[in-house]
Amino acid sequence: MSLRAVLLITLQREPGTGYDVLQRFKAGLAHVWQASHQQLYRELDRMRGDGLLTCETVPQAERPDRKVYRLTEAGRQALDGWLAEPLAASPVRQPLFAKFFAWERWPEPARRAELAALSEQLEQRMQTYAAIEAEWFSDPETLTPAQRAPWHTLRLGRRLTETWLEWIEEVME
Amino acid sequence: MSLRAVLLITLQREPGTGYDVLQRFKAGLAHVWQASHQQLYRELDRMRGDGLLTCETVPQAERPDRKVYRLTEAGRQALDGWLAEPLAASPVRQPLFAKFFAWERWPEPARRAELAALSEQLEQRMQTYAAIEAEWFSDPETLTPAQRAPWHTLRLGRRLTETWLEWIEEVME
DNA sequence: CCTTACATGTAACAAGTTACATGATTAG
DNA sequence: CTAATCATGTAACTTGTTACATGTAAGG
Repeated sequence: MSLRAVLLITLQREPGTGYDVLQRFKAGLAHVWQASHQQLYRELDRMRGDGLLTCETVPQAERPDRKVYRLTEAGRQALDGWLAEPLAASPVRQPLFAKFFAWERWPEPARRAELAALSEQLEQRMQTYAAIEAEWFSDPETLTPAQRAPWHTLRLGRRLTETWLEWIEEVME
Repeated sequence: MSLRAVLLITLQREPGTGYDVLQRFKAGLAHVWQASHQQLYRELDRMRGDGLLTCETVPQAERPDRKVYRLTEAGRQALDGWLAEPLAASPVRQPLFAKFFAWERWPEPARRAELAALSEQLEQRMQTYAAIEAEWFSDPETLTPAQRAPWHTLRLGRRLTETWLEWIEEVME
């Protein structure tokens, strides 16, 4: 259901195609959601079938037609329903932690390589956060409450990532 | 693959049944992995089919037979292979963050309820951590390196949860 | 009497990944 | 010449969830 809800939110803000949604995931929503194009196209089609979206085909010269999706009234209601009820706890799955439980069998160089690679990924994530912040929330003073809300999510993302990075430093000894 | 790897690790430490593994997930591995019994039974049977595990059926009086799984040489190699290569980055999926992007449509009472419920879940997780620590890592001084490794994972779990809790406090204003 | 622990499974479904496929335009 | 951007999809597979199904024994 969560993917559906995320699509409802992004399309409610502005109608668009599967491709558009993918671009938004990469731009301002990189710390919120990611999905492959196949998943999007399939889900959008299903949601249309379920009456949550309408689809308007816009023909284009020399490119595939754009299929612009837009919320229906049922879509808006589904979104409100989803917002109204609290999310289920997310399942715990930390494959990295599992490796720590196999410490004896985990060769020292592999351990270092693992943590180094992770560290790099996290640093890159920090840069993504910085880019999003610069692009969308450059002036926190002037934000309306509705704009400040998504900005909070960025701050948490940053802090969690920092916590990870500090921990890696420590574990590296 | 990760579930397989987690099973290889837990069964390598000590052979056991699907039921046993489930208990271990609940006891010392609650912050590492969780899975339903259906998933475990299915996966264990597949791993046996793939030659990673052997299965010894231990008949019991007045209870279903125990199926005790044990790593084969191929299983040990599969585990070593998994340990050797760095994990892929985990996909970003934060349905809570998505809700923040629909701030205008998200009623105030629902927002409070959501954060309160999450806060409670996190507090409960902190208690789980404390219980695991008391049970398995009560005396950090005497830990061998191999025992200290999994202890580190607990510390990170605790710190990440604390970061979440602090953030919720702040967002609540 | 009711719940928890013990111990296993089948079946259907939902969600996510990977590989393959097409085809023009623009920028380096 | 190569890669990226635009724009869509099919098919097969893996992973995870939910519902249903069975049956004893011990403890409160």
